[in-house]
Amino acid sequence: MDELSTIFAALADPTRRAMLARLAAGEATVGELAAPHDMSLPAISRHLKVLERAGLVTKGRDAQWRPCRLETKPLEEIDEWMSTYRKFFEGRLDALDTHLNIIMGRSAEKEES
Amino acid sequence: MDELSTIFAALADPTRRAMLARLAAGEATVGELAAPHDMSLPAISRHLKVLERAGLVTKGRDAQWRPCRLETKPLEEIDEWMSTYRKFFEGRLDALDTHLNIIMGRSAEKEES
DNA sequence: TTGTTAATTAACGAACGCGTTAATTACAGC
DNA sequence: GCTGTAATTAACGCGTTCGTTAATTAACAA
Repeated sequence: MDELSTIFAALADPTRRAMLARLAAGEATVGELAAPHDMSLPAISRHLKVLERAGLVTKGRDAQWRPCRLETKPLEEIDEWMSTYRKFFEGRLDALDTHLNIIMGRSAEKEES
Repeated sequence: MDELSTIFAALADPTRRAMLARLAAGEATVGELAAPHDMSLPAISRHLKVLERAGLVTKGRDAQWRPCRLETKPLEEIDEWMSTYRKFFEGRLDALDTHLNIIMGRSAEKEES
């Protein structure tokens, strides 16, 4: 499986996205990541492995704990991929506004109603 | 399956991303979308259905052809989701640059080498 | 050593994703 | 009507994903 697909697939799960959101607030152990979820620890461990394989998370070692950290490189790659399409929706509302203004005989500039 | 997961899952396939890239260049029929891929038409049709269910593509009707169009709303939602994390990597290089400049006793401002 | 906590691995079953080929629907043109 | 083209649906096999529970590894602590 290619890199981008692996990253997108890793993000295609609400549990895993919640774990990323938690890690965005700072490091956390596997147990801390598991706590909010009504799910067995092995299931969480597996989700973490998916995130690791996508490069979204790295694990450290502190005695029997594995402090997990958010890695942003994969997110940057997603962002880069998105940039191709961003021009399609950035300014789309402006275009609609312009169109509405044209057919209503108004200027495209802002004005009070 | 939740909306965001459906979108991410739809993007987690190189064939489907290639179809989106093709559609970014303009409308295309199912056959035109299939042409570049060494894959059966039913497989392509299924990929298209995945993209449709994610809201990334809409199909029209022109006789026996189905002109497909790129829809950007799901991409906007991805972009919105990304915005939470963008602050983690935007300016990261700047921060590294600043750090390097500090330990090397230089100003953080640009200067010729 | 013994016991406890943190986390992973093993083994299993249910569900899904992805590809194929064959059959089917829908439309155009003679 | 009949034929050809565009596209979908049906049926099947295969591999992966996702959850579970039970067993295992690793590290601390009495």
